[in-house]
Amino acid sequence: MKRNKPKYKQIIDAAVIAIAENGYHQAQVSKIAKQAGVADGTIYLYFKNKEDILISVFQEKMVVFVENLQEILKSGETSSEKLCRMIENHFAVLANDYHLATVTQLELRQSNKEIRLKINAILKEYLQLLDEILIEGMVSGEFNSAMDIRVARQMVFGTVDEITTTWVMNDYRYDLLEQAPKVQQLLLKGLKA
Amino acid sequence: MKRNKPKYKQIIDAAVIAIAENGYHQAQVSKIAKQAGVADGTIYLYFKNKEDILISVFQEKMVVFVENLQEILKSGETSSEKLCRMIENHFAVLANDYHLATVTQLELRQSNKEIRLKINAILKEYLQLLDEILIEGMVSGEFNSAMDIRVARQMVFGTVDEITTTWVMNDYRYDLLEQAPKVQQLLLKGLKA
Amino acid sequence: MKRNKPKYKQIIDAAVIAIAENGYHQAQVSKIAKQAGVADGTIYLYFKNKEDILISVFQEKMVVFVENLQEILKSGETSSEKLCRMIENHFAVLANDYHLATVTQLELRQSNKEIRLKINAILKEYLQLLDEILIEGMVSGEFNSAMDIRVARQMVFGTVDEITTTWVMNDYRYDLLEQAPKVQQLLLKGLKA
Amino acid sequence: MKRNKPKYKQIIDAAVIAIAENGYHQAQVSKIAKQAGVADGTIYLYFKNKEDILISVFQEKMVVFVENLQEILKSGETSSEKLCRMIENHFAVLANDYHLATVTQLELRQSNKEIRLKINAILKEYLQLLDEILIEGMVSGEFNSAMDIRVARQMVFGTVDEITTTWVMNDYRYDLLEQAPKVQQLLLKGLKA
DNA sequence: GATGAATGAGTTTTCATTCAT
DNA sequence: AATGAATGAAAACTCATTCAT
Repeated sequence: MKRNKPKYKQIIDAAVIAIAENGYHQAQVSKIAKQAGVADGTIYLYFKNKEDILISVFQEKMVVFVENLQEILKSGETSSEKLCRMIENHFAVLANDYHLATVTQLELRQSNKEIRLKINAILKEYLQLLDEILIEGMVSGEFNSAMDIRVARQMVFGTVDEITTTWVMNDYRYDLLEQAPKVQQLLLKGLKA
Repeated sequence: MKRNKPKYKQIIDAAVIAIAENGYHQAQVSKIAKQAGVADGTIYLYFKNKEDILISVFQEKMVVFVENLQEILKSGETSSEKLCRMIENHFAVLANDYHLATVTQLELRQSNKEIRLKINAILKEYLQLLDEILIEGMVSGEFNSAMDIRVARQMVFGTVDEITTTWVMNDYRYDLLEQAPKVQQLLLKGLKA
Repeated sequence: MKRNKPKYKQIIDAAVIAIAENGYHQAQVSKIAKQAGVADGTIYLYFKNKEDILISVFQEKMVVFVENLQEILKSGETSSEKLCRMIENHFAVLANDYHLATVTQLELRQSNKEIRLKINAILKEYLQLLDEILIEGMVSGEFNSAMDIRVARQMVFGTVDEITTTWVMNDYRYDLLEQAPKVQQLLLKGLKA
Repeated sequence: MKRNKPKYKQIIDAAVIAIAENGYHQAQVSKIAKQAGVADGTIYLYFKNKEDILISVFQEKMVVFVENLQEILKSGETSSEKLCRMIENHFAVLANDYHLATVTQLELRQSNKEIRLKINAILKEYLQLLDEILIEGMVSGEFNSAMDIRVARQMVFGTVDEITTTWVMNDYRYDLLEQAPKVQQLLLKGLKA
């Protein structure tokens, strides 16, 4: 499996840095190769094409989000607490890696519709875990059981995403994690029974 | 003023169609010109460069949103009603013009950071009107006066935007306007005092 | 005759200024028209095309050189004196009009072979008058009667032209007319019997 | 070093031919590439841009002139003999390569001021060697020690250049090298003590 | 005569991908 | 497995010229 060879991760990480530092359209394959310390041609031993690199970047980085969220789901906390921890986790992971934040919030969105659809498919797993929290809360009576799950999920994700994007657009000038309590409060109020 | 000449609007509208039908990167100036029924060079009598077309598209179309919102603000309704009508208006304008919806939610976001910053500057006017509704509601006691205005605004806009984007990504398969009541309910609950 | 209408000369002079200030390739017809205070289309009422403007510029300005030289030829001076006065005149006319000097020595030479051939044809009249001085001097015994007329003419013109071009290239930093005595001395020594 | 790779010289030579045959402005990069038998993109592995090709052409070809002149300077001949051999060499090199003669005398002069200044900088080395001959002759008493070095150099170069350009303009109809004795005689008479 | 809006042909350069070594 | 030289398609923009008013 190519995914486990050292050069695979080496190229993925190089891509994040190259894209964050040069922007999506200025992150040529040759730049990524240089950043990774391999020849241009080597890239094509591990990835089908440039698009494949980008999707793989998102996929690999998404794993962290999903794994953390799965951990949160397994905890014995209330649904509200889980949602709070999910928001904190989302902010924390991105606040901890400016390059990654720039890539996911700004640069990767410059890709074409085809890539965006693939990215959305990867995102789905994360959103399904979010759905689990919401459903659990509705069942337990913590959240409003009459609400539309999809709209609720879009509110939570849309809010968290918008806040993160604005933070990146403002050049990380303030502390993203500090926003968490205010966001949690507002969203929980909207969701609660 | 070029802005009032017929060919100006003609090119703007052609650009929306060309971008919606071909995608951002495949909407060459020559395609826009052909769609507008003018020569390639004519484009440059009305716009400085391709970037200028794109920004102008957003600017011109944004006017509708802003004007409608200003109308809503002037009405004697409660802040909650105003917010509801803002959401309806947002959905209605985009549901009414698939081309425009595709362009604003998907295609224009593929532009580079420079253009995105200019687009954000234009968006600011709209967001400031949203702020006005929120502040008014906080003053009148309708909305929670302790909440963070910025976070509240990002929740409202992020939610509305996410819902619209998902609707476009799903090829307008369902009725966007029908989502409005659920969204209004959820958001208002989060905002109310 | 268009040549005598005020706008004809107006455009010629505008062209010299536009070319001198913007360079040959940056002196678009619209810039020349603006400088002349006429509409772009008006240019084409007086000149067949852009090339025609350039050739006309050279032709009109050459008239001064030729008329002065004809005056010199008519004087009762020795051939050596005439040659000296020709050199002085050449330097004086160009030193007196920096714009014209830039245009004839640098910018007009950037035109293509076709235009350069037409310019050379215009130059011929001037070179024939130079030939007259040389022949007269050879007949009178002042100049070496065994020398090749064409080579002699090319030496005189080549030297004067090279010195003028270098002066323009050096941004007119020194006095061109001051070079005359040295040039006259050197050339006359080479030519004399 | 790219300069020593076979394709570098291949492209330089192709550029000379393409420019000579099509004219400066009609020698598109694609034509040069085709003439060189490489892909358009390959040009850019060896040259920064089109301007870089043109300057490199002049630079590479100038080397021959300079090397020959350095050889002449090292010979034990008199300064007069050296000057004669310099003139012969100048004519010989260009008479031997019609393409090169067309390019240096006509086509390359159509470039813009920026390129022309760079070309002049390259030419400087050649002119400095000419100065060496002149100074040597003045010191040895062969040449007039009172003459202005710069004017003398401009006379020699201006004459040689004018004669070569006229020859090219006349489509190489006569033998350039045959002009040498007449030119040498005339110039030496002007320079001698 | 004068205008100036409209035309549309034409070229440099970039960069993802290949493949011989 | 790894390399990196070579490929060649693709697009924004300029500007001389026209012609309806």
